[in-house]
Amino acid sequence: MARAGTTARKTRNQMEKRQAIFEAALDVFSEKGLRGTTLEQVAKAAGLSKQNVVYYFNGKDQIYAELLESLLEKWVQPLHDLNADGDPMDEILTYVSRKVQMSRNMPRESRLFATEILHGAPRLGEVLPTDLKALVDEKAAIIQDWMDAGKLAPLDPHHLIFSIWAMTQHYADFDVQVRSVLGPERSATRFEDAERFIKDMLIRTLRP
Amino acid sequence: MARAGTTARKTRNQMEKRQAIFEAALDVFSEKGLRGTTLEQVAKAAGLSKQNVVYYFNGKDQIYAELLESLLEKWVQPLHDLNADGDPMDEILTYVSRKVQMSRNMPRESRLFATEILHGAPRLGEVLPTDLKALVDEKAAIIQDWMDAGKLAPLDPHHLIFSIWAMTQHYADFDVQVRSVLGPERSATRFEDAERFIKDMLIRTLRP
DNA sequence: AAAAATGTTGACCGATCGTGCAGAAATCAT
DNA sequence: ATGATTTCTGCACGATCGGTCAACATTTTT
Repeated sequence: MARAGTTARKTRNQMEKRQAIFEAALDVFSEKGLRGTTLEQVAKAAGLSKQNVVYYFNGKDQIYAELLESLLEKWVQPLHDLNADGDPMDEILTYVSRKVQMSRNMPRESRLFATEILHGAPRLGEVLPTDLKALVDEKAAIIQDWMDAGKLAPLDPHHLIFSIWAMTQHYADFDVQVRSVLGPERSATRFEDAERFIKDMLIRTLRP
Repeated sequence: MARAGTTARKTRNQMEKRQAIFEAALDVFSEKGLRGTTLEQVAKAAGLSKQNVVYYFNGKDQIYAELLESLLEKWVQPLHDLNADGDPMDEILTYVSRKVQMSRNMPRESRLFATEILHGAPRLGEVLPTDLKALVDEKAAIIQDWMDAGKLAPLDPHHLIFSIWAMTQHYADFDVQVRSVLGPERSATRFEDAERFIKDMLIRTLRP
């Protein structure tokens, strides 16, 4: 009897299959949501049978939960890399760059988290007020220090971070709307344009 | 036999019941999403039986579709009110104010549209590239004129509008995250703080 | 008051979906 | 090769949900 459950990391085959299921699940969940997707859709996208998917995970909810957890660290990595010893404006602009890149290259992850938080984050409820809050508080303190040192214009660091999240992730989460409004031709350069715009905005705003 | 269907607007009672269902549906749909909510949840929230809800509408999808449509005009009203003859900075800051107010007072509507667009906007697919694009293009042209006249710093008007959408709606759509990160005490003033922050940012950015 | 229209409910059906389970099939260890 | 372990599938159960229909109740109209 095989238990390909939560804690057991076993053979290479298991890892590959689990990864294939993760990949398929990310595709379907980010597009249809948790309740909107069926196990068979995930299974088909992964090239497996429905029961076989259940064999590697123990159910739909577990796939979703583990998927979310496995993406969390990668998702907050850019903020984690914000370096107190770097040049303030450079650090923030680099952060914006990475966030725009993530909206461009990882829109499914962005939409997955967006949907989850939008619906009350029942599966992230513990990590938000602890881990994420701690991380944001830490980085906000760094930014506050920069402002106190006169290297940046004084603004609320928390809301600054929120605004960067909002503006950058907007281009992943609301991509349909962005493309509809911009039209086909202008949509082609939307990420470059967005990055330039957001950076311009932050430079003007944060210049002491 | 009564047909309380799409086009028929009849008695006062019908209007009231339909409105009660709309109100209940907005509650549940914005929290659980379309596929995540059952007819009985809507019915219970409206104080009616499931079959009775079907009597006034013709199904779950129709409630959702009509609800979305009925909220659309109200949702884009602030942008529609952006006045070419007003003072440029005032007009934009007023727009921000109204958008923040909507995030505070109409978070369910915000989340409803956010979820819909996030999932590809299958029920708005026609109106986005036509009506919304026309509206945004019109207002972007106005802003562009202001910039050309030297009344505002030159920036891409479309992305300026996107950034305002993103920053303001963020406080409704991701409220759970915002409150988790800010903590209980700072959460109390999150909307006032956000409005002040966004306005400061835009003043610094748009000042010629 | 009678009749007609409107409103409401109980019973139920068909479809879908998640999940469990026995056993077949394939792979691996010895 | 043979037995053990892992991988996969066929079958089917139970639950949920959207929607139907007929009957019943209420309100409105004449």
